[in-house]
Amino acid sequence: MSLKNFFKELSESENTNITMTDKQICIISAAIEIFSEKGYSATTTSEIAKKAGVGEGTIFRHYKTKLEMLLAIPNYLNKSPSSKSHMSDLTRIFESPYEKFEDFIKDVIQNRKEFILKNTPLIKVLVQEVPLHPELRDTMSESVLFPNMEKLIQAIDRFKEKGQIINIPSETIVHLLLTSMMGYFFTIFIASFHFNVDYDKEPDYLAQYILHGLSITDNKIELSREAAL
Amino acid sequence: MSLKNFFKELSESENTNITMTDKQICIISAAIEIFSEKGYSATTTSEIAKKAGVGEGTIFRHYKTKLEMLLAIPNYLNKSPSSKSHMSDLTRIFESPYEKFEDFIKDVIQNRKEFILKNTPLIKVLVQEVPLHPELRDTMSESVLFPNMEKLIQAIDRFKEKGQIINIPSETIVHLLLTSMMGYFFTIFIASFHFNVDYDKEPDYLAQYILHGLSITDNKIELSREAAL
DNA sequence: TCTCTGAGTGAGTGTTCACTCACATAAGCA
DNA sequence: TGCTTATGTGAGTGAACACTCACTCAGAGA
Repeated sequence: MSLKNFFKELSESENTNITMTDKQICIISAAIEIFSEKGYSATTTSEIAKKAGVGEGTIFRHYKTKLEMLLAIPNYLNKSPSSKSHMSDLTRIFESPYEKFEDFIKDVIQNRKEFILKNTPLIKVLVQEVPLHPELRDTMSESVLFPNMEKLIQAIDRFKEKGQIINIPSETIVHLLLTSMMGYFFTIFIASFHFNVDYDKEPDYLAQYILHGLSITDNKIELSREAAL
Repeated sequence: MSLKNFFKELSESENTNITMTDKQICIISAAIEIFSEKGYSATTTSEIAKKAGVGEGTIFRHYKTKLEMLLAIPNYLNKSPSSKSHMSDLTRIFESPYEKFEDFIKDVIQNRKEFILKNTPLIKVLVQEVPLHPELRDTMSESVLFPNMEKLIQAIDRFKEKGQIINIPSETIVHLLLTSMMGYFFTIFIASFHFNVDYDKEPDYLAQYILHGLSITDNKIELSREAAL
């Protein structure tokens, strides 16, 4: 079971001061699994205990309340070794002096795609619960989507200066990037919409699409009337 | 209160056979309001009754169970006059022989944007609950995002034949469009991410972005290695 | 006027919930 | 070995839940 491995890795890592007993690993991975299937609110603690193979009291020995379990998830995500390595890779991408925007955006997408695939159930819970628990919102944008936002904006500014991407506000570009990736992620992983498409190729079409979307082309497009006022 | 007006309009419309008493209107609009704030599962029927200003028993006179209230929402959305008019407008857009893809995509976005703004709380509930209640999924893609999908694909095929948009599978293009719009909608309306951007201009940037993203440009982009296999 | 019907009601009901607690066992240490 | 602390447990608990039901009442029809 990969979720258990995730927490085993997390517990055994030397860089984090998180130590967990076997039971505790069972509890949190069972919780995440059921949360992602039924939602936080509809999940009962007895159900978690049963799936984890522990007594119900054991849950409350480690987490004072059920809510505390949910709010602990971002913390685990942030401290996991795989997350940390993806994050530092991403920072390196943001800081590197890429020649072409194309290479930059492909590396960013590849990085986020790998990260999301490695932590799907965890992230699914976060995405699902973020509208109902605003406390989770900051973690979402800071650690799942674009950690190190300022560096990203600086990178985008550099590409704008080079004349490689369209001259609209950098915050807007970040929003469009985030929008595309969120939407892509939401439709496939969260809402499970089914499209008759090749899901292996799809992320590369996405890259191509974003790349086109922000590149400067010959056919200039006027903004519609209402945007002008 | 606009939600109450929505249902009053719905009830008084001649084309729908939906008749609702004042109390019933209060109940369903209170329910949708609380569902959108706290989520379906965390909302109690007594809370709905209190907000609607009715006795708790009255709720169960109109809806056998709490779940029935949730599942009734798509039905109301589909039968509302404003929804019907937006939907027939959209079908007309799909069928019209647009010269330029640019005009086409702008009209599509404008149509969906107006529809979403007119029905925000209702749609918010649907988006929020769709991962947990697969029954809602079909309604989402059929009535909220892209009703009349086949006609949309035919329209896209026409633009591809004219050489106005890139030659990737039409289903993929639909997915990218849906992805952009879903993501855009999710970040702003559902998850309430805050960006330091001009939200009036934002939809037009989105249009521009999508337009660019699908247009054929001089700088051809190679798909990355892994997509090729 | 009387009767019938359907909307409206809120105290009541059985169940389930998150959480507690007294106790059991294991682990660490002198 | 004995003492202390950490971990594990499941029966138990009060609160809260979705839902019921016996009842009221207003309005329509005769």
